[in-house]
Amino acid sequence: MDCNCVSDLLIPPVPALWTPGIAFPDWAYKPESSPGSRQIQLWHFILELLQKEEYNGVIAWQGEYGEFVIKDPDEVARLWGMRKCKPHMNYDKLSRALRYYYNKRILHKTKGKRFTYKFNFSKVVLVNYPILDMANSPFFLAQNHFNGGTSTPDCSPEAIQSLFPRLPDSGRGTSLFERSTTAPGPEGDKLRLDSFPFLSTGAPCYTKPPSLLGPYARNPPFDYPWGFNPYLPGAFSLNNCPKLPPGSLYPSQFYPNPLQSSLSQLPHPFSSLLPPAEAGGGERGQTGGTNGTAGGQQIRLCLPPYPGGLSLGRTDIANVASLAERERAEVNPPGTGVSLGLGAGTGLQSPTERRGGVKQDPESDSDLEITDLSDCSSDNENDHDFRKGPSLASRSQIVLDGKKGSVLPPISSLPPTASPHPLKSVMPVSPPPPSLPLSLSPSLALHERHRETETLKMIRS
DNA sequence: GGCGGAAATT
DNA sequence: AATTTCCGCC
Repeated sequence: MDCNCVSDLLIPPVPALWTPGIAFPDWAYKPESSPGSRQIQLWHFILELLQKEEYNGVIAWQGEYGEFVIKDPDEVARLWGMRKCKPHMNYDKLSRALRYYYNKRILHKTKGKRFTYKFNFSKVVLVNYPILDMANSPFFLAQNHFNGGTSTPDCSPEAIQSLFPRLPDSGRGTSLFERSTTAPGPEGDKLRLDSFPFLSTGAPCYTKPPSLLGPYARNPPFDYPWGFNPYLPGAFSLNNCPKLPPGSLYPSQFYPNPLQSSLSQLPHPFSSLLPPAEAGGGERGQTGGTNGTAGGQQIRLCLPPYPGGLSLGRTDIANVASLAERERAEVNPPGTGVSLGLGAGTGLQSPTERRGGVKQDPESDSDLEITDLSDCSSDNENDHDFRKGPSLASRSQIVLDGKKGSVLPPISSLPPTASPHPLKSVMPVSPPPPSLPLSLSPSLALHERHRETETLKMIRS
Protein backbone atom coordinates (compact mmCIF):
# COMPACT_ATOMS: atom_id res chain seq x y z
CA MET A 1 0.00 0.00 0.00
CA ASP A 2 2.63 2.40 0.85
CA CYS A 3 4.61 3.38 -1.99
CA ASN A 4 6.42 6.39 -3.02
CA CYS A 5 4.24 6.97 -5.88
CA VAL A 6 2.85 10.26 -6.77
CA SER A 7 -0.49 10.42 -5.21
CA ASP A 8 -1.45 13.79 -6.37
CA LEU A 9 0.07 13.47 -9.66
CA LEU A 10 -1.67 15.85 -11.89
CA ILE A 11 -4.25 16.53 -9.34
CA PRO A 12 -3.84 19.83 -7.69
CA PRO A 13 -4.74 20.49 -4.17
CA VAL A 14 -6.56 23.39 -5.56
CA PRO A 15 -7.54 23.24 -9.14
CA ALA A 16 -6.71 26.75 -9.85
CA LEU A 17 -3.22 26.54 -8.66
CA TRP A 18 -2.71 23.51 -10.57
CA THR A 19 -0.69 24.15 -13.56
CA PRO A 20 -2.87 26.00 -15.79
CA GLY A 21 -4.40 22.82 -16.55
CA ILE A 22 -7.13 20.53 -15.84
CA ALA A 23 -8.66 20.11 -12.53
CA PHE A 24 -10.97 17.26 -12.18
CA PRO A 25 -14.17 17.78 -10.41
CA ASP A 26 -14.92 15.51 -7.62
CA TRP A 27 -17.77 13.87 -9.33
CA ALA A 28 -15.39 12.76 -11.94
CA TYR A 29 -13.97 10.37 -9.50
CA LYS A 30 -15.40 7.17 -8.45
CA PRO A 31 -16.99 7.05 -5.14
CA GLU A 32 -14.62 5.73 -2.62
CA SER A 33 -16.80 2.81 -2.02
CA SER A 34 -16.34 1.42 -5.43
CA PRO A 35 -13.59 -0.98 -6.14
CA GLY A 36 -10.54 0.58 -7.56
CA SER A 37 -11.96 3.78 -6.41
CA ARG A 38 -10.43 7.09 -6.84
CA GLN A 39 -7.88 5.93 -9.24
CA ILE A 40 -7.23 8.14 -12.11
CA GLN A 41 -7.90 6.46 -15.35
CA LEU A 42 -5.35 6.10 -17.99
CA TRP A 43 -7.00 8.15 -20.65
CA HIS A 44 -7.49 10.81 -18.11
CA PHE A 45 -3.87 10.71 -17.25
CA ILE A 46 -2.89 10.78 -20.88
CA LEU A 47 -4.95 13.85 -21.45
CA GLU A 48 -3.35 15.53 -18.57
CA LEU A 49 0.07 14.83 -19.82
CA LEU A 50 -0.98 16.06 -23.18
CA GLN A 51 -2.10 19.30 -21.85
CA LYS A 52 1.05 19.99 -20.02
CA GLU A 53 3.65 21.62 -22.05
CA GLU A 54 6.43 20.22 -20.02
CA TYR A 55 5.53 16.80 -21.29
CA ASN A 56 5.57 17.74 -24.89
CA GLY A 57 8.74 15.89 -25.29
CA VAL A 58 7.17 12.80 -23.89
CA ILE A 59 3.74 12.86 -25.34
CA ALA A 60 2.07 15.41 -27.51
CA TRP A 61 -0.73 16.09 -29.84
CA GLN A 62 0.44 15.43 -33.26
CA GLY A 63 -1.06 14.70 -36.58
CA GLU A 64 -4.74 14.60 -37.04
CA TYR A 65 -7.30 15.93 -34.78
CA GLY A 66 -7.26 14.07 -31.54
CA GLU A 67 -4.17 12.23 -32.44
CA PHE A 68 -1.26 12.10 -30.14
CA VAL A 69 2.11 10.52 -30.16
CA ILE A 70 3.85 8.96 -27.29
CA LYS A 71 7.29 10.20 -28.00
CA ASP A 72 8.85 8.52 -25.07
CA PRO A 73 6.93 5.38 -24.30
CA ASP A 74 9.15 4.43 -21.45
CA GLU A 75 8.76 7.74 -19.80
CA VAL A 76 5.04 7.79 -20.18
CA ALA A 77 4.93 4.34 -18.75
CA ARG A 78 7.13 5.39 -15.94
CA LEU A 79 4.92 8.34 -15.15
CA TRP A 80 1.87 6.19 -15.32
CA GLY A 81 3.45 3.60 -13.17
CA MET A 82 4.41 6.24 -10.72
CA ARG A 83 0.94 7.53 -10.67
CA LYS A 84 -0.51 4.12 -10.12
CA CYS A 85 2.18 2.91 -7.86
CA LYS A 86 3.17 0.31 -10.34
CA PRO A 87 6.89 0.47 -10.45
CA HIS A 88 7.03 -2.28 -12.99
CA MET A 89 4.87 -0.52 -15.43
CA ASN A 90 6.19 -0.41 -18.91
CA TYR A 91 4.97 0.55 -22.28
CA ASP A 92 3.90 -2.94 -23.09
CA LYS A 93 1.54 -2.94 -20.18
CA LEU A 94 0.46 0.57 -20.67
CA SER A 95 -0.29 -0.08 -24.27
CA ARG A 96 -2.33 -3.06 -23.27
CA ALA A 97 -4.40 -0.78 -21.15
CA LEU A 98 -4.74 1.60 -24.02
CA ARG A 99 -5.91 -1.20 -26.20
CA TYR A 100 -8.76 -1.79 -23.88
CA TYR A 101 -9.93 1.62 -24.84
CA TYR A 102 -10.42 0.53 -28.37
CA ASN A 103 -13.55 -1.29 -27.58
CA LYS A 104 -14.68 1.50 -25.42
CA ARG A 105 -14.14 3.76 -28.33
CA ILE A 106 -12.26 6.21 -26.34
CA LEU A 107 -9.15 5.68 -28.33
CA HIS A 108 -8.01 3.96 -31.37
CA LYS A 109 -4.69 3.29 -32.88
CA THR A 110 -3.43 5.30 -35.72
CA LYS A 111 -2.24 2.61 -37.95
CA GLY A 112 1.11 2.91 -39.43
CA LYS A 113 2.31 5.44 -36.93
CA ARG A 114 4.31 4.18 -34.07
CA PHE A 115 3.10 5.05 -30.65
CA THR A 116 0.36 7.08 -32.13
CA TYR A 117 -3.17 6.92 -30.86
CA LYS A 118 -6.18 8.99 -31.38
CA PHE A 119 -8.90 10.09 -29.08
CA ASN A 120 -12.39 9.76 -30.26
CA PHE A 121 -13.46 13.25 -29.54
CA SER A 122 -16.49 13.20 -31.66
CA LYS A 123 -17.96 10.64 -29.40
CA VAL A 124 -16.97 12.70 -26.58
CA VAL A 125 -18.77 15.66 -27.89
CA LEU A 126 -21.89 13.73 -28.35
CA VAL A 127 -21.98 12.33 -24.96
CA ASN A 128 -21.28 15.61 -23.46
CA TYR A 129 -24.76 16.63 -24.27
CA PRO A 130 -26.77 13.54 -23.77
CA ILE A 131 -29.67 15.72 -23.02
CA LEU A 132 -29.59 17.07 -26.44
CA ASP A 133 -30.30 15.23 -29.51
CA MET A 134 -26.88 15.70 -30.85
CA ALA A 135 -26.52 12.27 -32.13
CA ASN A 136 -29.15 12.97 -34.63
CA SER A 137 -28.07 16.40 -35.44
CA PRO A 138 -26.98 17.03 -38.95
CA PHE A 139 -24.44 19.26 -37.47
CA PHE A 140 -22.70 16.60 -35.60
CA LEU A 141 -23.21 13.93 -38.06
CA ALA A 142 -21.28 16.11 -40.38
CA GLN A 143 -18.74 17.03 -37.84
CA ASN A 144 -17.92 13.58 -36.86
CA HIS A 145 -14.37 13.11 -37.79
CA PHE A 146 -14.50 9.56 -36.89
CA ASN A 147 -16.84 8.74 -39.60
CA GLY A 148 -14.71 10.31 -42.16
CA GLY A 149 -15.68 13.84 -41.60
CA THR A 150 -16.20 14.23 -45.25
CA SER A 151 -19.65 15.55 -45.27
CA THR A 152 -20.26 19.19 -45.10
CA PRO A 153 -21.46 20.41 -41.81
CA ASP A 154 -24.90 21.68 -41.78
CA CYS A 155 -24.27 25.04 -40.37
CA SER A 156 -27.70 26.33 -40.56
CA PRO A 157 -29.02 27.92 -37.46
CA GLU A 158 -31.40 25.06 -37.21
CA ALA A 159 -28.66 22.56 -37.30
CA ILE A 160 -26.70 24.32 -34.71
CA GLN A 161 -29.73 24.96 -32.73
CA SER A 162 -30.50 21.33 -32.80
CA LEU A 163 -27.46 20.84 -30.75
CA PHE A 164 -27.86 23.64 -28.42
CA PRO A 165 -31.40 24.31 -27.55
CA ARG A 166 -30.02 26.87 -25.34
CA LEU A 167 -26.98 28.62 -26.39
CA PRO A 168 -25.10 30.09 -23.58
CA ASP A 169 -23.96 33.54 -23.00
CA SER A 170 -20.51 33.72 -24.17
CA GLY A 171 -19.20 35.99 -21.60
CA ARG A 172 -20.15 34.35 -18.45
CA GLY A 173 -17.57 32.79 -16.38
CA THR A 174 -18.16 30.37 -13.65
CA SER A 175 -16.02 28.94 -11.07
CA LEU A 176 -14.95 25.46 -11.25
CA PHE A 177 -15.16 25.06 -7.60
CA GLU A 178 -17.14 27.31 -5.56
CA ARG A 179 -14.93 27.58 -2.63
CA SER A 180 -17.62 28.59 -0.34
CA THR A 181 -16.67 30.76 2.46
CA THR A 182 -19.86 30.11 4.20
CA ALA A 183 -19.72 26.42 4.04
CA PRO A 184 -16.22 25.45 4.81
CA GLY A 185 -15.29 21.93 5.25
CA PRO A 186 -15.84 19.01 3.06
CA GLU A 187 -18.74 20.64 1.45
CA GLY A 188 -17.05 23.88 1.08
CA ASP A 189 -15.84 22.99 -2.29
CA LYS A 190 -18.89 22.92 -4.29
CA LEU A 191 -18.60 21.47 -7.56
CA ARG A 192 -20.23 23.08 -10.43
CA LEU A 193 -21.20 21.80 -13.71
CA ASP A 194 -18.84 24.04 -15.40
CA SER A 195 -16.16 22.14 -13.79
CA PHE A 196 -16.13 20.23 -16.95
CA PRO A 197 -12.64 21.24 -17.56
CA PHE A 198 -12.72 20.40 -21.11
CA LEU A 199 -15.55 22.70 -21.57
CA SER A 200 -13.50 25.23 -19.94
CA THR A 201 -10.81 26.74 -21.82
CA GLY A 202 -7.31 27.45 -22.39
CA ALA A 203 -4.91 28.28 -25.01
CA PRO A 204 -3.60 25.38 -26.86
CA CYS A 205 -1.07 23.97 -24.60
CA TYR A 206 0.52 21.63 -26.92
CA THR A 207 2.47 22.02 -29.99
CA LYS A 208 -0.06 22.43 -32.63
CA PRO A 209 0.59 20.60 -35.77
CA PRO A 210 1.74 23.50 -37.90
CA SER A 211 0.31 22.06 -40.98
CA LEU A 212 -3.07 22.20 -39.53
CA LEU A 213 -3.02 25.68 -38.31
CA GLY A 214 -3.01 27.36 -41.62
CA PRO A 215 -6.12 26.02 -43.16
CA TYR A 216 -8.10 26.50 -40.05
CA ALA A 217 -6.87 29.90 -39.24
CA ARG A 218 -9.50 31.55 -41.28
CA ASN A 219 -12.95 31.11 -42.47
CA PRO A 220 -14.11 28.42 -40.26
CA PRO A 221 -17.06 26.77 -41.81
CA PHE A 222 -19.29 28.12 -39.17
CA ASP A 223 -19.41 29.70 -35.86
CA TYR A 224 -19.44 27.39 -33.00
CA PRO A 225 -21.81 27.83 -30.24
CA TRP A 226 -20.78 29.73 -27.19
CA GLY A 227 -18.13 31.46 -29.12
CA PHE A 228 -16.09 28.42 -29.48
CA ASN A 229 -14.34 27.69 -32.64
CA PRO A 230 -11.91 24.86 -32.67
CA TYR A 231 -10.61 25.94 -35.97
CA LEU A 232 -8.96 28.84 -34.40
CA PRO A 233 -5.75 28.69 -32.51
CA GLY A 234 -7.44 29.97 -29.45
CA ALA A 235 -10.36 27.80 -30.02
CA PHE A 236 -10.37 26.38 -26.61
CA SER A 237 -10.21 29.63 -24.93
CA LEU A 238 -12.60 32.41 -24.69
CA ASN A 239 -9.81 34.70 -23.97
CA ASN A 240 -6.96 32.84 -25.42
CA CYS A 241 -6.11 31.56 -22.09
CA PRO A 242 -3.46 33.93 -21.03
CA LYS A 243 -0.79 32.44 -19.01
CA LEU A 244 -1.40 33.42 -15.56
CA PRO A 245 1.21 35.46 -14.02
CA PRO A 246 3.13 33.71 -11.38
CA GLY A 247 1.35 34.02 -8.18
CA SER A 248 -2.03 34.17 -9.65
CA LEU A 249 -4.59 32.99 -7.32
CA TYR A 250 -7.23 30.56 -8.06
CA PRO A 251 -9.45 31.24 -10.80
CA SER A 252 -12.36 32.86 -9.32
CA GLN A 253 -14.06 32.10 -12.49
CA PHE A 254 -13.89 29.57 -15.13
CA TYR A 255 -15.21 29.59 -18.51
CA PRO A 256 -18.77 29.18 -19.22
CA ASN A 257 -19.99 25.81 -19.89
CA PRO A 258 -22.51 25.58 -22.59
CA LEU A 259 -24.39 22.96 -20.80
CA GLN A 260 -24.48 24.77 -17.60
CA SER A 261 -25.36 27.96 -19.22
CA SER A 262 -28.06 26.18 -20.97
CA LEU A 263 -29.37 24.57 -17.91
CA SER A 264 -29.19 27.74 -16.02
CA GLN A 265 -31.67 29.24 -18.31
CA LEU A 266 -33.92 26.38 -18.72
CA PRO A 267 -37.12 26.28 -16.88
CA HIS A 268 -37.26 24.15 -13.85
CA PRO A 269 -36.23 21.72 -12.84
CA PHE A 270 -32.91 22.16 -14.45
CA SER A 271 -32.30 25.67 -13.49
CA SER A 272 -32.75 24.61 -9.96
CA LEU A 273 -29.95 22.24 -10.30
CA LEU A 274 -27.61 25.06 -10.58
CA PRO A 275 -26.19 27.06 -7.84
CA PRO A 276 -28.22 30.12 -7.09
CA ALA A 277 -26.00 32.39 -9.03
CA GLU A 278 -26.36 30.34 -12.10
CA ALA A 279 -29.93 29.50 -11.56
CA GLY A 280 -30.60 33.13 -11.35
CA GLY A 281 -29.28 33.39 -14.75
CA GLY A 282 -26.84 35.35 -13.70
CA GLU A 283 -24.18 37.44 -12.91
CA ARG A 284 -21.49 36.34 -10.80
CA GLY A 285 -19.27 38.68 -9.08
CA GLN A 286 -16.35 38.82 -11.28
CA THR A 287 -13.05 39.35 -9.82
CA GLY A 288 -12.57 42.39 -11.81
CA GLY A 289 -12.66 39.98 -14.56
CA THR A 290 -13.88 40.15 -18.00
CA ASN A 291 -16.00 37.30 -18.92
CA GLY A 292 -14.98 35.68 -15.79
CA THR A 293 -11.54 35.14 -16.95
CA ALA A 294 -9.48 37.92 -15.72
CA GLY A 295 -9.98 37.17 -12.14
CA GLY A 296 -7.75 34.27 -12.15
CA GLN A 297 -6.40 31.35 -13.81
CA GLN A 298 -8.58 29.30 -15.92
CA ILE A 299 -8.66 25.73 -16.28
CA ARG A 300 -7.38 25.12 -19.64
CA LEU A 301 -8.60 22.96 -22.27
CA CYS A 302 -5.84 21.43 -24.09
CA LEU A 303 -7.26 19.64 -26.93
CA PRO A 304 -6.27 19.94 -30.44
CA PRO A 305 -8.04 22.86 -31.96
CA TYR A 306 -9.22 20.96 -34.86
CA PRO A 307 -12.64 20.71 -36.15
CA GLY A 308 -14.76 18.07 -34.71
CA GLY A 309 -13.74 18.49 -31.18
CA LEU A 310 -16.08 21.05 -30.00
CA SER A 311 -15.38 20.21 -26.54
CA LEU A 312 -14.06 17.48 -24.56
CA GLY A 313 -14.75 17.11 -21.00
CA ARG A 314 -14.15 14.60 -18.46
CA THR A 315 -17.74 14.15 -18.63
CA ASP A 316 -17.49 13.75 -22.28
CA ILE A 317 -15.01 11.10 -22.26
CA ALA A 318 -16.36 9.69 -19.16
CA ASN A 319 -19.48 9.05 -21.02
CA VAL A 320 -17.99 7.83 -24.16
CA ALA A 321 -18.78 4.37 -23.26
CA SER A 322 -22.32 5.13 -22.44
CA LEU A 323 -22.61 6.91 -25.67
CA ALA A 324 -21.34 3.98 -27.53
CA GLU A 325 -24.00 2.02 -25.89
CA ARG A 326 -26.62 4.48 -26.83
CA GLU A 327 -25.23 4.71 -30.23
CA ARG A 328 -25.71 1.07 -30.81
CA ALA A 329 -29.11 1.27 -29.38
CA GLU A 330 -30.49 4.17 -31.20
CA VAL A 331 -28.14 6.21 -33.17
CA ASN A 332 -26.66 3.67 -35.38
CA PRO A 333 -29.22 1.26 -36.53
CA PRO A 334 -27.75 -1.45 -38.63
CA GLY A 335 -27.45 -0.60 -42.20
CA THR A 336 -27.87 3.07 -41.90
CA GLY A 337 -24.30 3.73 -42.53
CA VAL A 338 -24.58 6.60 -40.20
CA SER A 339 -22.26 5.41 -37.64
CA LEU A 340 -20.83 7.76 -35.19
CA GLY A 341 -18.61 5.10 -34.00
CA LEU A 342 -14.96 5.00 -34.22
CA GLY A 343 -13.55 4.23 -37.51
CA ALA A 344 -16.83 3.98 -39.20
CA GLY A 345 -16.36 5.06 -42.71
CA THR A 346 -12.85 6.12 -42.13
CA GLY A 347 -11.08 3.02 -43.07
CA LEU A 348 -10.06 2.82 -39.52
CA GLN A 349 -11.67 -0.05 -37.98
CA SER A 350 -12.32 -0.72 -34.46
CA PRO A 351 -10.84 -3.86 -33.14
CA THR A 352 -14.22 -5.34 -33.16
CA GLU A 353 -14.77 -4.48 -36.70
CA ARG A 354 -11.40 -5.63 -37.63
CA ARG A 355 -12.28 -8.93 -36.24
CA GLY A 356 -15.30 -9.20 -38.29
CA GLY A 357 -17.64 -7.44 -36.01
CA VAL A 358 -18.59 -10.68 -34.48
CA LYS A 359 -17.26 -10.00 -31.14
CA GLN A 360 -19.58 -8.36 -28.80
CA ASP A 361 -18.37 -5.34 -27.09
CA PRO A 362 -17.33 -6.78 -23.84
CA GLU A 363 -17.16 -3.52 -22.17
CA SER A 364 -20.67 -2.87 -21.90
CA ASP A 365 -19.75 0.68 -22.12
CA SER A 366 -20.73 1.51 -18.72
CA ASP A 367 -19.79 4.99 -17.87
CA LEU A 368 -16.21 5.49 -17.46
CA GLU A 369 -15.52 7.30 -14.39
CA ILE A 370 -12.56 9.20 -13.45
CA THR A 371 -10.97 8.33 -10.33
CA ASP A 372 -8.81 10.00 -7.93
CA LEU A 373 -5.46 9.70 -6.55
CA SER A 374 -5.75 8.98 -2.99
CA ASP A 375 -4.74 5.51 -3.70
CA CYS A 376 -1.09 5.96 -3.35
CA SER A 377 0.66 7.29 -0.41
CA SER A 378 1.14 10.94 -0.33
CA ASP A 379 4.82 10.60 -0.67
CA ASN A 380 4.99 12.13 -3.96
CA GLU A 381 8.04 12.20 -5.91
CA ASN A 382 9.15 15.64 -6.51
CA ASP A 383 10.86 15.19 -9.73
CA HIS A 384 7.84 16.61 -11.37
CA ASP A 385 5.92 19.66 -10.89
CA PHE A 386 3.09 17.82 -9.37
CA ARG A 387 1.84 19.47 -6.37
CA LYS A 388 1.51 17.89 -3.09
CA GLY A 389 -1.20 18.33 -0.68
CA PRO A 390 -4.70 17.26 -0.18
CA SER A 391 -6.63 16.98 -3.26
CA LEU A 392 -9.43 19.33 -3.55
CA ALA A 393 -11.17 16.75 -5.48
CA SER A 394 -11.03 14.43 -2.60
CA ARG A 395 -12.38 17.04 -0.33
CA SER A 396 -15.00 18.46 -2.45
CA GLN A 397 -18.16 16.70 -3.06
CA ILE A 398 -21.10 16.90 -5.15
CA VAL A 399 -24.16 18.08 -3.53
CA LEU A 400 -27.06 16.74 -5.28
CA ASP A 401 -29.90 17.68 -3.14
CA GLY A 402 -31.31 21.08 -3.18
CA LYS A 403 -30.64 21.65 0.46
CA LYS A 404 -27.03 21.63 -0.01
CA GLY A 405 -26.50 24.11 -2.61
CA SER A 406 -27.85 22.66 -5.68
CA VAL A 407 -24.73 21.80 -7.33
CA LEU A 408 -25.48 20.52 -10.69
CA PRO A 409 -24.94 16.84 -10.74
CA PRO A 410 -23.18 15.08 -13.46
CA ILE A 411 -25.36 14.34 -16.33
CA SER A 412 -25.30 10.74 -15.50
CA SER A 413 -26.83 11.47 -12.20
CA LEU A 414 -29.75 13.25 -13.58
CA PRO A 415 -32.93 11.47 -12.94
CA PRO A 416 -33.70 8.91 -15.50
CA THR A 417 -36.50 9.61 -17.80
CA ALA A 418 -38.35 7.67 -20.31
CA SER A 419 -36.73 9.69 -22.95
CA PRO A 420 -33.23 9.02 -23.97
CA HIS A 421 -32.76 12.70 -23.76
CA PRO A 422 -33.91 13.75 -20.39
CA LEU A 423 -34.19 17.38 -21.16
CA LYS A 424 -36.60 16.76 -23.89
CA SER A 425 -39.18 16.04 -21.36
CA VAL A 426 -38.85 19.37 -19.79
CA MET A 427 -38.00 21.45 -22.68
CA PRO A 428 -40.47 23.27 -24.72
CA VAL A 429 -41.08 21.84 -28.08
CA SER A 430 -39.34 24.79 -29.41
CA PRO A 431 -35.88 24.90 -28.06
CA PRO A 432 -35.50 27.36 -25.37
CA PRO A 433 -33.49 30.20 -26.40
CA PRO A 434 -30.57 31.32 -25.12
CA SER A 435 -28.73 34.26 -24.76
CA LEU A 436 -26.59 34.43 -27.71
CA PRO A 437 -23.02 33.76 -28.01
CA LEU A 438 -21.11 36.51 -29.56
CA SER A 439 -20.17 34.27 -32.31
CA LEU A 440 -23.63 33.93 -33.55
CA SER A 441 -24.49 35.80 -36.59
CA PRO A 442 -26.93 38.65 -36.31
CA SER A 443 -29.50 36.72 -38.17
CA LEU A 444 -29.13 33.83 -35.90
CA ALA A 445 -29.27 36.17 -33.02
CA LEU A 446 -32.58 37.46 -34.12
CA HIS A 447 -33.73 34.02 -34.73
CA GLU A 448 -32.76 33.05 -31.27
CA ARG A 449 -34.21 36.08 -29.74
CA HIS A 450 -37.47 35.31 -31.30
CA ARG A 451 -37.33 31.82 -29.98
CA GLU A 452 -36.50 33.09 -26.62
CA THR A 453 -39.47 35.30 -26.58
CA GLU A 454 -41.68 32.51 -27.69
CA THR A 455 -40.31 30.21 -25.16
CA LEU A 456 -40.75 32.62 -22.37
CA LYS A 457 -44.34 32.92 -23.32
CA MET A 458 -44.71 29.23 -23.21
CA ILE A 459 -43.02 28.96 -19.91
CA ARG A 460 -45.17 31.61 -18.36
CA SER A 461 -48.28 30.13 -19.71
C1' DG B 1 5.39 -2.55 -32.49
C1' DG B 2 0.94 -3.97 -32.10
C1' DC B 3 -2.80 -7.09 -30.95
C1' DG B 4 -6.04 -9.40 -27.98
C1' DG B 5 -6.88 -13.51 -24.74
C1' DA B 6 -6.68 -14.85 -20.14
C1' DA B 7 -5.98 -14.52 -15.44
C1' DA B 8 -4.76 -11.75 -11.55
C1' DT B 9 -5.03 -7.56 -9.02
C1' DT B 10 -6.97 -3.60 -6.80
C1' DA C 1 -14.50 -2.08 -13.67
C1' DA C 2 -10.16 -0.84 -14.93
C1' DT C 3 -6.33 -2.04 -15.27
C1' DT C 4 -1.91 -5.10 -14.56
C1' DT C 5 0.62 -8.90 -15.85
C1' DC C 6 1.90 -12.34 -18.96
C1' DC C 7 1.88 -14.30 -23.24
C1' DG C 8 1.67 -16.09 -27.99
C1' DC C 9 0.98 -14.51 -32.45
C1' DC C 10 1.61 -11.47 -36.57
